Amino acid sequence: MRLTQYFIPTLKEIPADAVIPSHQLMLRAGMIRLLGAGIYSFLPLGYRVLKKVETIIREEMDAIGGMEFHLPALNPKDVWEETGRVEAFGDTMFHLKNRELVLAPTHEEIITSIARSFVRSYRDMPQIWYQIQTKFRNEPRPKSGVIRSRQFTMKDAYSLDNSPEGLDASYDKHVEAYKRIYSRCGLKFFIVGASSGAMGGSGSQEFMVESDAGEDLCAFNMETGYAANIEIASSKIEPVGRLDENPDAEKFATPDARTIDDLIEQFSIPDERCAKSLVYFADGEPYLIFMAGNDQLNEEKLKTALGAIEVRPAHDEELAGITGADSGSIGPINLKSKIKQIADVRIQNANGMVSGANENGFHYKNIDLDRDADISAYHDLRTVLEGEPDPVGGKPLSVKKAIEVGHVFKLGTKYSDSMKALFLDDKGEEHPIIMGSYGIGVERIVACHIEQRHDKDGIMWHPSIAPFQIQITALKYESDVTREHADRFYNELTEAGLEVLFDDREGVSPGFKFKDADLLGMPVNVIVGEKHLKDGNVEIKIRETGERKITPIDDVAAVCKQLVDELGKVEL
RNA sequence: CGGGGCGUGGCUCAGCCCGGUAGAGCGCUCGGUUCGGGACCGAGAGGUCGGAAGUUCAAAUCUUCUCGCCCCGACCA
Repeated sequence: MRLTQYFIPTLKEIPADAVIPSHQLMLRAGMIRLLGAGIYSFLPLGYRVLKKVETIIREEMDAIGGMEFHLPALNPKDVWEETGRVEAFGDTMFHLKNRELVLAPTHEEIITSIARSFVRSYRDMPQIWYQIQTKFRNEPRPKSGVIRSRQFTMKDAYSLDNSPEGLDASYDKHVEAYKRIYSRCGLKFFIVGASSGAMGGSGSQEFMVESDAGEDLCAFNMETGYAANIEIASSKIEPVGRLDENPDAEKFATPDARTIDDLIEQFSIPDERCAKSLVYFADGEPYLIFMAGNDQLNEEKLKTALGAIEVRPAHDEELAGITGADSGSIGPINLKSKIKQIADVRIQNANGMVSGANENGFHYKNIDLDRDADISAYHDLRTVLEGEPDPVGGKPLSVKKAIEVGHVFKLGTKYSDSMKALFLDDKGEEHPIIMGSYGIGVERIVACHIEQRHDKDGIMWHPSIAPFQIQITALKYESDVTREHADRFYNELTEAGLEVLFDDREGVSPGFKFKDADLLGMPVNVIVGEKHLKDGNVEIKIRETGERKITPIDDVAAVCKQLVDELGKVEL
């Protein structure tokens, strides 16, 4: 492709609205343009990359027996009512104003509606159905360029099985396919156990790319292999346990203690002997929750523990009404109204605890949670911290930020139950289809690739998804000798099956062309200039390493092909 | 949704506090020189200062409302 005939609006300066490297570089390299908050146009160069990622995904999905569909993005609302997900998605789902239609944020319902019409027998399964499609989510705050946007491309796959073992097999196939997909896209990634959230189901894992731009935290230990999203990560932290002495609970004045830290400081109480009390509403119902000391409540775990769709902390006015005190003086004893109580397992059956007296400025000490509180259940509710022993091998956990590039779920029968997608087994008995759901964020792969592969000058594409594998930079294209050779290389390389971006601009200074080439980041740059041509050579530069190979004119095609092959090798 | 910031030519920004002829650099067009790391000289084109209302003799500048974008938080398969 000749640059003079192609549309690549590069930017010399960093756009003010872009913060993270991938966003800045995608704008500067002329890959994308913003249309509205979280809405991006893909320009030719960016779309080439997107299509290459999609091709890799297709190849790997087809390789595990997947069949590609193309489902509508515009969906009748009542299909979504069947599973209760209009409510579950809430404001995240776009609703049309002039029809009872929604824009699909994912496609479980549509797949299930097809399955219930046509999949009747256990003999019809397994099936793997997938599509690569535009999804719409009304993100409250789009950010980081294409990493969190309101319209994006997702590869979503669904497995249909007639047994739990079948689901396991389908799930494992997807995990293997996903590993190949990310590896082939030149990404370094890791897999963590994850919460299944609003998707429902029994198990899920996320494919993560470590990045400061990430919105998820993951806890892991390389040695033991434990890895989990912080939303579900647990640790082998010591339980608080019971003290031998167990005197009656006793009220004492704490006029200046509003926080756990105040209590620790002013009354020399060990932090784990403080029972922090929180009031949360889960789907509208209030709960009093006890945590040890300064342990952080994990809202995702709370949702799972209570089976709730939505949880939120109580407001100050609500606190006073329920407990009789403001936050900071809340506890299990002397509550103003009856409220369900739950606690973190770390303080299960603990005594000798200090907690609020439900009267501003007072706390109780010597609280025995068994004796003095009315706790209906203990759950793992705390957020793990870096350095705590991991639950597998007891080795210290690391906590890192990461971007989610894929998510696989064992859905089970959540959707087939509610939508009555049933099949007959070999005994003639009716069962709901056992489903799995598997997503990949296509734009996120591109953004993460750039996050991982860039330097101060620009992008460093892996050949597998580079928009072009080769760039030819013709310095002073207007000179006859340069033009003659550059044209020749362009033809030779193209005929050799390589994708070539040919900078054939005239009257553009060498420095300008070099800077553009580094920004665009094709893996191999063939620099055609009189300096080396007069000796019968050209310079071939490898973008990633900066290595320059002075190459005889006649060897250019062969050397380029070899370099692209070498640079494109991946471990599978 | 809460907090903060920003909207001035295609891009990056100055001007606003203290009202009085709309600016710079880059980019773009034309002519010439230059040509291996974002060249130089000369001549040009290009802006309802996000929008609306108000105050004023006079508004980019002050007031109110509104729209948009970004950041932090809340939220997020």
